[in-house]
Amino acid sequence: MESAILQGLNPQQKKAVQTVDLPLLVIAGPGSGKTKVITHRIAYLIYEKNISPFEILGLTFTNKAASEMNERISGLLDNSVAGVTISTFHSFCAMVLRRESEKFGLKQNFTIYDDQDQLSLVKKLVKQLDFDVDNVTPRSLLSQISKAKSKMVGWSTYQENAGNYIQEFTAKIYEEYEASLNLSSALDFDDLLLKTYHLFKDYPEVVSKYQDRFKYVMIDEFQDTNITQYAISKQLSLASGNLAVVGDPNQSIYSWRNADIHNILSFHDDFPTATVVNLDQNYRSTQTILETAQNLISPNTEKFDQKLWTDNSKGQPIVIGEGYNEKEESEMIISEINNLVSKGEYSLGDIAIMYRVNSQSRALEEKCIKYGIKYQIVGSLKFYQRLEIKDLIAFLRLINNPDDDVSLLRVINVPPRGIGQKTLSILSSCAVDNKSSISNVLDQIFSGESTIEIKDLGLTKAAIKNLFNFREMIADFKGYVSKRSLPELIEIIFEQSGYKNHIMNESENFQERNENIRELINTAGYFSKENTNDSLSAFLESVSLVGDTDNLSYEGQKLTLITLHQSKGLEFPVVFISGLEDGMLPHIRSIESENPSELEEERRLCYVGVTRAKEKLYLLRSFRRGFRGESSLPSRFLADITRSQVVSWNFSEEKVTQSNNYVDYQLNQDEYFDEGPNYDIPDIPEYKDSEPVDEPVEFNQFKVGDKVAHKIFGDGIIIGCKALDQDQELQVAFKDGIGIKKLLGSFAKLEEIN
DNA sequence: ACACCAATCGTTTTT
DNA sequence: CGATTGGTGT
Repeated sequence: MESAILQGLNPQQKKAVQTVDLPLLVIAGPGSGKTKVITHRIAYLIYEKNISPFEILGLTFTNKAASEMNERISGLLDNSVAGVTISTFHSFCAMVLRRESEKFGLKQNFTIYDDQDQLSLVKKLVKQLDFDVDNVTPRSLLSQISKAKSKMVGWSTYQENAGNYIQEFTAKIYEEYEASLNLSSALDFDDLLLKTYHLFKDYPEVVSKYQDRFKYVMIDEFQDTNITQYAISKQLSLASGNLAVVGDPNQSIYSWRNADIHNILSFHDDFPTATVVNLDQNYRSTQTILETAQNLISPNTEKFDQKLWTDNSKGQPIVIGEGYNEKEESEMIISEINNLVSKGEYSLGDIAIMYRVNSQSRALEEKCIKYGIKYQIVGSLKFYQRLEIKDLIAFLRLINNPDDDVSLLRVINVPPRGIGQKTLSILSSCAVDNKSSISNVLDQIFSGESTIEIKDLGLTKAAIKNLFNFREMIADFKGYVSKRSLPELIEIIFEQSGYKNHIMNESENFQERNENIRELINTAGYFSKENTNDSLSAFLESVSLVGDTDNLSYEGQKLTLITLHQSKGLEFPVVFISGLEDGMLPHIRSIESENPSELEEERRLCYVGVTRAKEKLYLLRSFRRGFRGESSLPSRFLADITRSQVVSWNFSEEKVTQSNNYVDYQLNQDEYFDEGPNYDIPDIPEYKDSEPVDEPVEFNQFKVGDKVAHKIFGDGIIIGCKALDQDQELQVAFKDGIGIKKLLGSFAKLEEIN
């Protein structure tokens, strides 16, 4: 009699669930029941193998995935066997580090610096070192540092290998950056992983404690792990040999955050005894969508050889549409959604619009408002990134960890209290000289037993007084920590710091900002109720690591607007992907990059989007995009979609001819007429040109968008136009692989054609 | 020290 | 086109 846990699983899924006591690699194609396998495997371990839930550790990449898995497990298991640890890498590491901090001289109340904090620290260091070079921005420095850290390259090694002036400077910043974090008792996201790795490496008794506790380690979205995360996974599972990893190389889309696709691609080389399971049956999408996805991904070189299949029906063809510009593209999308919904075919909750960059949501939003369509934008303006929230959190951090200089500098003069740049630069350099934090400098100055001579610093009387008051204020706040609840504490800070008055007088959107603060206070209230450890430090950690809770609400029928990156792991009956243009998807940076793997990643990103769709897929692009109305070429990815599976969606005669020929030149002509559509062509809605589109700007003779013929190059289209004195410089995209040429209007003898 | 205005710049994805 | 920086005047 087969275990109930295995019922309803296909053979591969069963194999994955039943493989215990061996390294396991599960290649989980999109829609192949990955989460089902993970949750059933956990149930199998507990019920069939009598393994204690406490010995099971599941590591995920995002909070969303962690909480979803937790829910699925508790649905599958009864609550009496709760105790399985499901956590993100980062919060798991933070937990370990808090617990073990005293072992290696890390203060238990360490602060976690997010991206913004890191950046402001780097900016400060760049200023201090007085270095200014073009193309070396604080952002690029930070990204170099983070890249090094996620490969476990320390600053001294980085320095030794520096091959040029810029790298040497980067190394110097890296060194200072690390020193600052250290002084501030702060860890960045990379440190959470890195310090855990070093802790495990340097303290065998610590790592064996965790190895002993977690005998069964399972990692989800393994294609998104970086070198350090992989190293930690190995450390944890070294004793037991039970490392199970699940992922899909084709959905590796986070290399910019230093995820390394080779972790999954060469897992089997690392663990030759590993069982490899290939989940290749797709339960999600129609055949047409699945085939489109496969055609899309197949040009990639870095991939696992996997041929997906499905029992699902052929379904409807893919709809490829083109709008004249961003406005019109949005109009098409939203009016089509309006149609689908009013015909009763789908509800808003069934539909998602996906895009490459967040800024694309704006045009869509406007049309939603116009049509009165309810929508939700996933994770655009993050709650904890808002100014007023960051400020109040900075107060809390400073109270929790006085050495946190980034937070101190953030709030020391917010609201303005007469502590200006001059004063701060004196304090900063004094802190550098004394190798201490700024709080420490202030303590020295005001404690009387100072080794620092106040007179020598050159601070004004007013500044000294203001600094004294600030220090007193923070000390007062600290006094409340043990006496008041978390929400009360925030309330007190909000009012007594003068922040409330400040935003009341300052900003016209006081209402909104005040509501945000209320929400923060509410969140703190929930946190206190739900967590046994409701210390300030624990709250701040959850704020940094958990971030926005339940961004995506499934209650209420709303259209979902989401970036392609964030769409991973989700599915919708109807998916629109907007902006399929070269420069947008693939993004311009990947096209210009000398590293071809970046282009492969863009392709995977598109693949992720396509495979979210269950029934209907629309691929949209704009003929002109951007604020300068530059013309964009169709995405090169469109050329890899079989034409027989596509219906084109156009909406006005003139524009059809204009754009369609153009698309043809990009798309694979051979396949175009091979076989006619095998499908009933769905009702493509009449597009009503209800809103006039932007008039193209007139130039001397030609304008962007004009179709032209050239004696030698043949037919082309104007994609760029620069007015010169008595003439114009034209950028023309020609058909038949000739490509883009720059021409002088008077010389080129172009003829306008229709 | 601070507020306001102008100019510039640089355009991705986020635990 | 938007946000951030820089300079000015109070």
